[in-house]
Amino acid sequence: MLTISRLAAYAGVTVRAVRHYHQIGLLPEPERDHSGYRSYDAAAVVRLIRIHTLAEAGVPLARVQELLDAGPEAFAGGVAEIDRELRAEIRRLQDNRRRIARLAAGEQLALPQSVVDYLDRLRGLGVDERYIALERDAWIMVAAQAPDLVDHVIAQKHRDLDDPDMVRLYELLSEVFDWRTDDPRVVEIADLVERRMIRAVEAGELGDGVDNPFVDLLDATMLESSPIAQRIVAILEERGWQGWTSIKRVPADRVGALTDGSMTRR
Amino acid sequence: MLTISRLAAYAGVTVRAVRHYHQIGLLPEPERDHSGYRSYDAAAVVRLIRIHTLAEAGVPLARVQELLDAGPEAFAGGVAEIDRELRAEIRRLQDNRRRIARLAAGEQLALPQSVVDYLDRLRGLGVDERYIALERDAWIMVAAQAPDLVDHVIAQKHRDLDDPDMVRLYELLSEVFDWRTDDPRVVEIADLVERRMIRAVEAGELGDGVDNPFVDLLDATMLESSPIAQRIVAILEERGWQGWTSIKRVPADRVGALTDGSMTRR
DNA sequence: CTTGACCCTGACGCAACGTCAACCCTCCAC
DNA sequence: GTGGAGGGTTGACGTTGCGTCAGGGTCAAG
Repeated sequence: MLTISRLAAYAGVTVRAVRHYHQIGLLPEPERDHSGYRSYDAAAVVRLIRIHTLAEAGVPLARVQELLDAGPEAFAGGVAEIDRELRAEIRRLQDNRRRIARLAAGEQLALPQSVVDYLDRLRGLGVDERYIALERDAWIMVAAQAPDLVDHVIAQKHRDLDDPDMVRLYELLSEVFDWRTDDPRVVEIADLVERRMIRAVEAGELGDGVDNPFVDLLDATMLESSPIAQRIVAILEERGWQGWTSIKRVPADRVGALTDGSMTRR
Repeated sequence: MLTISRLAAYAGVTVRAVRHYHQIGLLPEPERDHSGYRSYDAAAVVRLIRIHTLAEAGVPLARVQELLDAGPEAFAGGVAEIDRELRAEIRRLQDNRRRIARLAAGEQLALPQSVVDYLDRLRGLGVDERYIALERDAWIMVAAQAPDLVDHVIAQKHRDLDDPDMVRLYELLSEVFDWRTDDPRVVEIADLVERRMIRAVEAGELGDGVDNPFVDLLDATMLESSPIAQRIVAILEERGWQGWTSIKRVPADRVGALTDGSMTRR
């Protein structure tokens, strides 16, 4: 009675979709007319409309198959499950919207608000964008790696910034990209860092070094950023401090075993 | 520094995904070590986390490419557009949920509430499920074809059911599947239909036949449902009425030209 | 020396069709 | 009768974002 295009039109789908449903056995192949054309009846229209209704709702065709060939009780169960999946998917998309919104507003990508605020505070101190980019990238990694640690560590950072020594340190770090490698101010940087660490150790905040490959990765990033960074770390190592992201004391007898100790003065 | 699996772990993606991003040029291929292994640095981690964040939000990878390689203003614009798309998608899924909910509750599939109610009224009259299935399928097609006509036509059907003649008609139709082809009650059915049509014509409700292939399709379905249906329509044709879904008067001189007129009595 | 846990490339698979290509039918106008 | 428009047919490749082998090589440890 019906050609494939009229069948498709009645059900509101494309001809290609109908043929696809034939291929996967979702809609039975109908009789052919004398010239090989498929010839459909109304039952096909009804089945196709049902298929379309479910498929449009995002139900996978394999599941459509099951549902249509099942009894009413299995059908109801299947529909309930699909509803649950839809709810979950909607929630997922809404989460994504929130995240995307933060992307647009915040520090480019993938950063919690606390970090964005912290970086803004650095900007407020006049810190150079190149240094901020370094910090940002490090925080991106930290946020991906240990998201629930971030706010805690950021809070500590904020407290650090209440110390004028640290403000001075950031001033120096901010300029560091424009220095020559042998600029004497690297020593001031090392001094500031060391003073701060000594006070931290005295205060019992011995951040005894998370000592894991992730910290090594962060350190490596920092070292690669500039030869001056390497000098700073080298000076600190000579003085018995190891690392950067998570600095820790090194037993005195091992100092020197870890660094070539050749390019620093003092 | 990093092997591919550690890189992937840091960013929360699979190794296969990383290689895929290389293939499509989304993440640059890094250096290889002496044995041909890819060797990543922290910058790769950062880029990969960014990619992952966007991709997880449902952004197509091609678009991720554009966004990451664009300036902040283009980035913001792109993000805004993605947000619009997400909103649209969420709305779509919510529509689907509503439809799915009606599927579960209502008359199996793809029917508006008015039709479901109407079919329930038929059930209340004791109409056989086989007949109801026929009606349901017809309504599925009508609802897909002319959704805004449905409620109007259903309202008319409800008014019809206030007529005891129609109630009697449905009683008969309900049993029809168990009759032998030559059951005399088919004549009673024809009488009832004819009386109703005459009154309809007198009342000026000459539903002068939507006369289109869609109506033909509905009629064909009805005719195929049972040989008795064919007899009923044949009797009506002898008396000058044509069709079923949308019955109309046929000029007297053409009666008989349309039917073989051989199997009816009276 | 073997074993297990990595790494590599290449290639097919999936879901739900879209989109040619190359060819057949039918009808209608010229 | 012939050509063109507008149907239909099968076959096969393209899309998106990877999953999942297959068939190798590499590396550290027991």
